[in-house]
Amino acid sequence: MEGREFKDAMYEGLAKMLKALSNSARLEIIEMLSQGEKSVEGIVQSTNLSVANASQHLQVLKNNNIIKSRKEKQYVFYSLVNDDFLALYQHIIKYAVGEIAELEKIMNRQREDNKALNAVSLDELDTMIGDDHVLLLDVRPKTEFEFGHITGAVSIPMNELMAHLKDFSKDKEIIAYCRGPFCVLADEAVKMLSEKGYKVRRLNEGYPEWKVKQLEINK
Amino acid sequence: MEGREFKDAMYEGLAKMLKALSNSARLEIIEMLSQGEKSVEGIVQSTNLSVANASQHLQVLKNNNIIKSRKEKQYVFYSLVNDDFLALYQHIIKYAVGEIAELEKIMNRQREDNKALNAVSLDELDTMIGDDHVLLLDVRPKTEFEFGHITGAVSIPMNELMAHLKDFSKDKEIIAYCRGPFCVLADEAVKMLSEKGYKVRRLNEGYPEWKVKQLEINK
DNA sequence: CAAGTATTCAATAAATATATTGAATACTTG
DNA sequence: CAAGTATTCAATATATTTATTGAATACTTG
Repeated sequence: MEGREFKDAMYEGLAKMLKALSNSARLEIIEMLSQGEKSVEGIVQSTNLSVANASQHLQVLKNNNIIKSRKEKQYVFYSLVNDDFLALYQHIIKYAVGEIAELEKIMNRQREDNKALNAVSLDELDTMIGDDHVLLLDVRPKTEFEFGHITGAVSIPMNELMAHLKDFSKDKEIIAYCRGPFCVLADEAVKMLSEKGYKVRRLNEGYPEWKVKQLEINK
Repeated sequence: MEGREFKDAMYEGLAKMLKALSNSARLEIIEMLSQGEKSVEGIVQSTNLSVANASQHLQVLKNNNIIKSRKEKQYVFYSLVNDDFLALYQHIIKYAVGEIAELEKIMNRQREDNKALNAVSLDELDTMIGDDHVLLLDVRPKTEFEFGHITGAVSIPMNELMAHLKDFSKDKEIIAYCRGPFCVLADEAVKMLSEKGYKVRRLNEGYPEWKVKQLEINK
């Protein structure tokens, strides 16, 4: 193989993988799958996609070694191919949110709207863990919590939150988290709880970011 | 802004940046620019692109905060926007080469063809630096060497290599490097020098990878 | 095995990305 | 300021990507 041929082949292969990532529907699917495996139906429920369209996007991701599938009964369950991809994906998001002014602006506007500007970072959270006055609240669906959660967190899915208000003490500082920086469940929880007079902030990141950080530490 | 609107805006923005990266011509431009700033003409010379086409691709990269430009006389010089992008780019390549079977195969075939399989890694290089019997050889064009190079390296651009053969001792172990894993200059140098009876291997990575590693260390 | 459900496939139209061509612009230098 | 050079712009044809639709397949369960 000549030099140019080789280069072209490598860049085309690389571009092909990046093309698979460069679509908003597929990025949302990736976020879903970083919370654990999901069936096609599961993905359709929390996106605006039709079943056929979701299936097509899943094929694209699968053909590019980003996700893998497993069949059980009638269902096909998809999941991220490995944690290395998760780390790469978070690196991309971190760069984009930090360097692309457009994205930074959208993010800040959202946070302002939700008074979520004084969010807690993962590093800050480290210093708070173990403190009796802090309650770490996971507001994702139960199945996602069961697949994995931040050590010490308590699971109260968003749709059950109202019913569990009585369980919280107004003395405690509540830190709510969900799927990641683009997930709005934690914002909703903060809004609801602060209206009721609780001390509450959101975590800037979500479960997958915490997980990748743990993997880094234990490497 | 509603939750779905926010999510869509973020994923679309992210997808837009990734679209800018998902084209082989633009990836090659990025590799060129990780060796230092280049004019449009400079880029055209080492790619298969027409001037107008290269210019268009450069606009796309610029509009997505991946590269920046500076004007001097008639020339416009482009360069990567910052080292954070360089680190992200290398992370993408590392994932792709390690996880995408197709790319791994192409890479291995190239290395076999060039008997470059026993390449030296950056980590190995660390243990060799300072050894009097090792000669670290930078075969990139002089201007790229001058912009930055691995500490202790000697610059002999590929096209001058033949004329400098007499400078090398056959007792020394020569390590040749160039722009990065997809660059074939080092492969050519290894081929040429080993045919003449020198002990020579290539560095698996190139100057930008060394640079990012240094930045990591000094962080 | 019939009925129901989950997923994929195939065909299509619309939207977007790409390379090419031939100007137009901007700048330098004699 | 005229001639030359580097870069960008605008228009176009082609290729690729995308969402939609309706059907086909695969599997489960009664």
